[in-house]
Amino acid sequence: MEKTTREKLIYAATDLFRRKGYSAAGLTEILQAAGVPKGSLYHHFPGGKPDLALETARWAGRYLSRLMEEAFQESTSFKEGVTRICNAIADIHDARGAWDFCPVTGTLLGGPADERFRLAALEIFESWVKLSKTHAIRLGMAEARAELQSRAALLLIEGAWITARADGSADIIRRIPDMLEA
Amino acid sequence: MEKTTREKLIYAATDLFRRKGYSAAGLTEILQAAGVPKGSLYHHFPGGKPDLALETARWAGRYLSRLMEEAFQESTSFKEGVTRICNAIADIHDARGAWDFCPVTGTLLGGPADERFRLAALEIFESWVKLSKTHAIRLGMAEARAELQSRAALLLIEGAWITARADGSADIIRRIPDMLEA
DNA sequence: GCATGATTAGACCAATCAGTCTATACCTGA
DNA sequence: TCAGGTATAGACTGATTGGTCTAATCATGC
Repeated sequence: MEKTTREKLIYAATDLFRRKGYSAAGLTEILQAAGVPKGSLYHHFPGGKPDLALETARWAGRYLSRLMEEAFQESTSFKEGVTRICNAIADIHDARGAWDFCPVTGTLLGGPADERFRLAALEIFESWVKLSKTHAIRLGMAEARAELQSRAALLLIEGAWITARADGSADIIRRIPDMLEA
Repeated sequence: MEKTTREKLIYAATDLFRRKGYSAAGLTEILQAAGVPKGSLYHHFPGGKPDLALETARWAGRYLSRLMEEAFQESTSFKEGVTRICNAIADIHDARGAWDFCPVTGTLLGGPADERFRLAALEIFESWVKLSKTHAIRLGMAEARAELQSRAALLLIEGAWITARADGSADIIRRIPDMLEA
C-alpha cells in the first residue's frame, strides 16, 4: 500500500510535533522526514504549517479514539478499559524509546495562541471524554460518576504524558488505573 | 523594593515561557518585556536562553512549592490541602485572564531534548510529590496511600493545566479534589 | 499524440532567530 | 579624583524560520 504525499506529511508531522512541539519542529525538518518537497506541502495544505498541524492533530485524535474504543469494547469494566488504554499508550512510548507529548498537546497547544487551535484541541478532548463516559455508563456506572471518572482519566493520562517525559519512563502511565479508585 | 536586572529577566521569562512555551518565546521578546538589553542577559546568564530557562523553571518551582506548603499548613486534611492548592492555581489563571502551561512544563519540557532540562523538570516534580506525601502522612494517611494520592494529585493538576488551556477556563482545576476520591 | 490541470521540485525571499562583540556608563574603594 | 571591575547598551552576524514563486513533470481525457 503506497502512502500518498498527504499521508507522508501527516505522519512525519505527527512524529515531529509530538516529539518537539509545534514551534520547535521546523517545516524543513518535517519536509525532509517526509521526503516531500516544499511545493507539495503548500499544494496539499495551502494554509501552511497551521493547516498541517490542525489536520495532523485531528488525525492523531481519531487514532487515539479508535484505540480507546477497541480497549473498551474488549473490557467488562470501566477500570479494565482504562487499564488497556494506559498499557497501550505506555507500550507506544516504550516502542518509540521516546517520551513525547500527547500529539494533541504538542501539536495544538504548543502552537500559536490561535483560537482555531484551541477549539480543535477542545473538540478532540471532549470527544474522548464522551467516548469514555458512554462506555462507563454501558458498563454499569451511574451517569454523574461516569462523567467525573472519565474526566479524571483524561487529566491523569495527560498529566502522565507530561511527567513521563521528565521521568524518561512510561511507568507512571501504567499506574493510572490504581489512581482512579485510590 | 527595586527589582534587579536578574529578577526582571526571570519574571519576564516566566511569563512568556508559560504562555508560549520555550521555543515560541523569542529572546528579543523576553528582553523587550523585561526592559533589559541583550548584553545584560548574557552577562547574568552566560549560557544564554537555556541558562535563563533553567533558572526560571527552578524559580517557578520554588514559588509553587511555597504555595503548596502554605496550603497544607492551613489544612486539617489532605483533601483540604489539595483543594486550597487547586483553588490557588485556578485563581492565578483567572487573574491572568490566560490559561497557560505549568511553568515547568512550558519552560523545560517545551524546550530542547536536553538531558539537563529533563532532569531539572524531574527534580521539581519529585520535590512536589515529596512535599505532598509528607503532609499526607502528617495528616494521618498511610504511607503507600499517601504516595499514590500525591502522585495522582500531580498528574491531575498537570493534566488540568493542559486541558484548561483548551477549555479557556480554569474550572476543571477546581474539580480536581472531587476526582481524588471519586 | 496532444492538451490541460494536478502535482512535484526547489530556488529564492524577507523576517526572525540566538548569540557575539565592542563601546560606554556606572559604581565602588583607594 | 582616579582606577578598575561590573553592568548596560545595542549594532551586528550567520543561520534558520515560514512562505512565495516559477518551472518542470506527471497523469488523464480527448
